Amino acid sequence: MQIDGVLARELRRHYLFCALSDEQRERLLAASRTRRFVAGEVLFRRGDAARHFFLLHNGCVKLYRLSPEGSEKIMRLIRAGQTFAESTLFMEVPTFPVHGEGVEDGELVEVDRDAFLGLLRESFATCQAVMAQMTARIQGHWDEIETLALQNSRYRIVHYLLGLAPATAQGRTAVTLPARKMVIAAHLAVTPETLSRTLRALSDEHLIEVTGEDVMIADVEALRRHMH
Amino acid sequence: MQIDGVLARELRRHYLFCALSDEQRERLLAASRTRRFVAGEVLFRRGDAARHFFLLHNGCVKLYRLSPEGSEKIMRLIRAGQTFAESTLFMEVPTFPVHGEGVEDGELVEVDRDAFLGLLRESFATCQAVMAQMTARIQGHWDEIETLALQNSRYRIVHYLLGLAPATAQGRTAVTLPARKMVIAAHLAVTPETLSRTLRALSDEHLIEVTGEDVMIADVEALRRHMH
DNA sequence: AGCGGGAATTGATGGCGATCAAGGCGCAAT
DNA sequence: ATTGCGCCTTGATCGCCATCAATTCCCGCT
Repeated sequence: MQIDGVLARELRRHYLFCALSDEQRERLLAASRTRRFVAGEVLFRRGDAARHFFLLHNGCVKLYRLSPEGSEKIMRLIRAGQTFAESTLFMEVPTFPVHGEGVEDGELVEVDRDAFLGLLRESFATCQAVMAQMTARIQGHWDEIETLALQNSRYRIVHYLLGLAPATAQGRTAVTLPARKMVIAAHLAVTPETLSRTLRALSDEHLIEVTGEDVMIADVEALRRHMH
Repeated sequence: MQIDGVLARELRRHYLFCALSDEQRERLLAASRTRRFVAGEVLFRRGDAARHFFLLHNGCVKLYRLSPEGSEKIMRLIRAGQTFAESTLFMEVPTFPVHGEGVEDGELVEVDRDAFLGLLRESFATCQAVMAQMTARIQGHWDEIETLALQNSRYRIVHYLLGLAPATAQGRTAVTLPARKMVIAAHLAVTPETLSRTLRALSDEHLIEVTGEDVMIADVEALRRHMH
């Protein structure tokens, strides 16, 4: 399989694994396996025992929770090159804290939990990488909690659009929604209707132009100012 | 100062430090110092450079963010024995991601960041403790994001009351609000008015009885069922 | 080209919780 | 005891956003 070579290269580039020696990476690969999935396929359910964490090779995955009434809040949208479910590594009883499901067909690597934990013991640099990763995740959570608690839906949507643009972007900038609008809405904790209406309102104010899944931000700075 | 002996004992008991040797703990104490604060005192501002993280010895501290309009969302209420701001440990440019302010007079330990990072290198067990701690924090964030996104204010308040009771509690159970109602409200992302009204509604339904800061839960199971 | 079905849009309505405002209560200081 | 000052409570109103409902759009399929 060609994929092994690709994988080895991908691992070497990835944050969490780049501090490992080639020998260590090979050991890890030996204890891992790749898996294909299709859109809509359930990868794991909240509460399932976790013996792996994951590296998404390509495609798109959503991590989400459901309310008792059935509405869905997407906690994270995973894109190629990202790892997820690492937080199960250090649980006493490792179980997935969210549901995981394919959004677009793809392939992922199931990284064996115990094998990785063993490597951590040998590589302080990798420990640091894991902790830095978790720190970044925690930062993101603070931000999300803040916007959910303090800001209205319009702010969240504008904030999200701006987040899609490169940090250095200025002036007229094109961004592409990374998934269907329903999915984005579930991510932003609004209904599809509200997302649609807000995008229309922003269009009417000539702040953006929406064409399918492509959004042209007329002026990044103007939009940033507009939030406050 | 008597406090040093107390501190040494407290460190030994604490999660993050218990895996250290006595010699390591002493080194850490040497690089740390205790500090008193009063209610309302600003401990640090969001964006300040972080050279320490903290262990609260006694008193109460709030970590919070402010919206542009000035409303406050309390991200965490810290109680005696808890550490906070550890997430600055692994930032490239360590800055506090939230404001920190005393809610009740107290004392805290400022643990030197570099000293602790040095110890981590020597103690894999302590690395594990840090990672487990962060994992628990992440879990809590998922839960908070979920309740903010999917649940109404009544649910959040009931959930919070139940969280104050011991996990094993059954039947009639007394709990005490850990701070003034304004503070609780800012923690739950509701206004004081809404908190007050909701507590009254729950009282009218004979689910709880409120006396000042003491809340008697008439029947824990009934209240749990009531949420769904 | 025509069909079918899910996604997206648009409109009408209602409810939850914020806001504004006023009054009551507890408590410390004089 | 009385004053003053926050905190908490209660009431009235308003606005945002969810909900329900009806098209329309988009795209794959035959």
